Amino acid sequence: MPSIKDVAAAAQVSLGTVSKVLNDRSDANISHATRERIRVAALRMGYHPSALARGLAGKRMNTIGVVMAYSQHSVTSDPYLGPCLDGILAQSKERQQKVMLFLEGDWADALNSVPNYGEGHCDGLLVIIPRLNSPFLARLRERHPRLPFVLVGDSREDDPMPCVDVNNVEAGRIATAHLIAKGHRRIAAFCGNHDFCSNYQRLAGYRQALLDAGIVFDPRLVFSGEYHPEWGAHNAYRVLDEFAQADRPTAVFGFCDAVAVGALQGFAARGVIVPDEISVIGVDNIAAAAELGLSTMRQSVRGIGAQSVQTLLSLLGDNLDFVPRVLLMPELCERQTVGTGPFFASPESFRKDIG
Amino acid sequence: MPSIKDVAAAAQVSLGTVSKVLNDRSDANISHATRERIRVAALRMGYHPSALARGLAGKRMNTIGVVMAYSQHSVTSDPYLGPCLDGILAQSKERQQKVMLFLEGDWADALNSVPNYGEGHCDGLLVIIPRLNSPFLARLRERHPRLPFVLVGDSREDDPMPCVDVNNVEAGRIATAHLIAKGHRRIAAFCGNHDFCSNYQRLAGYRQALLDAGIVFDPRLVFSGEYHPEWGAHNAYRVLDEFAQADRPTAVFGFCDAVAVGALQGFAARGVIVPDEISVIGVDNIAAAAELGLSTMRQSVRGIGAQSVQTLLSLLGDNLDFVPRVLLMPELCERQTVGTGPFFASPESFRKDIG
DNA sequence: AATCATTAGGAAAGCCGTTTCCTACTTTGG
DNA sequence: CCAAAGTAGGAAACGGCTTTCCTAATGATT
Repeated sequence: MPSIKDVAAAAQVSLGTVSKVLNDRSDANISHATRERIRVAALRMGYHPSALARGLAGKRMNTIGVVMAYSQHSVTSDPYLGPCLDGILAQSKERQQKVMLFLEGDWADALNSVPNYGEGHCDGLLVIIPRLNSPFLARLRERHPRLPFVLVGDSREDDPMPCVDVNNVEAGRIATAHLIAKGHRRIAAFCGNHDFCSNYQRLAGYRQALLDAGIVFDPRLVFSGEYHPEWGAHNAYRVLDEFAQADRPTAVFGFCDAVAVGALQGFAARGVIVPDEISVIGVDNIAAAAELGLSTMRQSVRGIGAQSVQTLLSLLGDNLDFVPRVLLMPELCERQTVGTGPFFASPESFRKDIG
Repeated sequence: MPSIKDVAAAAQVSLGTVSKVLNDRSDANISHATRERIRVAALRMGYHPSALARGLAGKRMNTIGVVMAYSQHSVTSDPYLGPCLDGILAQSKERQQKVMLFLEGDWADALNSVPNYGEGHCDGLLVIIPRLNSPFLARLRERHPRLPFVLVGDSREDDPMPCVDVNNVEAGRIATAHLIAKGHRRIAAFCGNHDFCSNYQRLAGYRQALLDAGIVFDPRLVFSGEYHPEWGAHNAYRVLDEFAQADRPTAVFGFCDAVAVGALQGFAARGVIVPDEISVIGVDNIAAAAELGLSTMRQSVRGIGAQSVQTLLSLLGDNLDFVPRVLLMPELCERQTVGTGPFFASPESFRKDIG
């Protein structure tokens, strides 16, 4: 492996001069002839600078770290982590950044790994959906105050930090507004995990849509749970069991597709026809949604991953004096699980309400 | 960020001493009291050594690089790359190795990136299924003769280098022997890409099985193609069109499941019933195989990924004086696409023939 | 008491770049 | 013709850690 010293010797200049030339430093006065001599020597020897030495001297490593917690023992088949990683990898390649993967068992595990993140490999970090209740981010900032990071798939509002996420409030609002426009008034909300901010934001969107339509919010229609099909089925049974026929919700808003799919299964198990007897909408547009014809909110997780690289790089490049928060807009994806409700008026009013 | 110098100052020793203590060097004579003093100081300051500086000083980075070429714009959903990466990540985590991902557009692209691999980040490389016809490996060895690497999912024999792969010869032999044992004698081989060694090895296994059974190899039964469903369908049509009924193969060995699935589709399109009129077997056991009931050879790609990490680490640790070649054994996975052929004798002979 | 072996730890070189500060030498202007 | 300014490049410090080679001081040996 030739070092800069070898190049300097070959070109008969000092090694500092080589550095200046190869880094195209315009403030250095080096004659054209010398520049060429150095370039030729470097090329001939196949010289490539050591990232380690550069990094040690305070330059960028052109490496971004990706922190994620294991999901059911496969990262690549996870409906979020997989596409997100794809987007990150593609965009990193584009921007000539190397990618270092920090795969943690869970966020408690990640907490112990925090010291590793500061070893110097990475210029910045992409943190994929950390749990709200984990002290991970606090620890990260405490131990590595100089290490920039971007939250991916998490746009918590209590404590503003750089993040890239889908606009979950809008996702909740649009999904709910869609159900309302279709003539539904009693709409159940099947919530997800408490330690993801998306859950609160989708709920806020749900309430906003009700407010916009002048529908009084009924806490009885909000069901707690987790982002898991079983909770969808469980809550579907509750909807059927706990309400009188007249009082029963005519639509369900599942806070994620997994929950919505679970709800679909729950209703099917009880012989309740979707969308004739009850409508269901989800969020995420996972593969299963397309297969089952589930109406949902489409979001490009791959796009979020790609965007997060951009955001991190801008954070590293310019010393931004603001905290970038990028919220991508989700799109309504109509399929076959939303039917008209008892208050459905006309196709015209329908469009108007979504606004 | 506290450096080793800060720890030395706090513990009132020289920085060399700190290094010796924190690295548990037994050859250094440091009193127990001093050792403790240094450890406490380091712990209290939250000291964590810079990997950059360590690496520059010639120590291991505890980082392994993974080189792979993009597949149809998604790594994580690729049936090989995804599980393989999963295995690599899990095992790396286990062995406390960081992972650096080098995602290349294709192998020509990878060729240009070769200089980057020697920047010092990685102690060694995992190269995932490089193309046989790419000069990538030659270039890699030429530019970085000191950088160890393990071939993953490729066990070329012309030029022995460390590799981890499934035993493709056995995969081909067992699949073919299974068809023979089921009473087939005329077995078509639907080959895959010429630039993967697995293709030649599976063919060798196919021929070995024929030889073992005393069946004369008929070159007309070998169909060229690529690892792609379209070639499976294409060759299925050829089988139906180019052979007289009496002469027609009664079974097809698809060199990968994609091809076998294509063959299934081709036969279905012509109204030929599988397995009644013709049998089909594949290799890989992809998800679609299970869905379609395709008999195939099961291989754990995840296991290959995990094993490759082990192999690389042993390569790094001990200075092995041999070239490790790990070939994992595939397993026959019987489903519904293989029926009995015209020469099927009895269940007893059946077991015997597989050997 | 003089010599030798241990023990405990320090000093400094080395890894490979970057960057700042200097020193000559060449122009240019007055 | 001399001073000021510009040009070309070198010297050396620095970043953080490892490692080899030394130097004292202590303890054991004859």
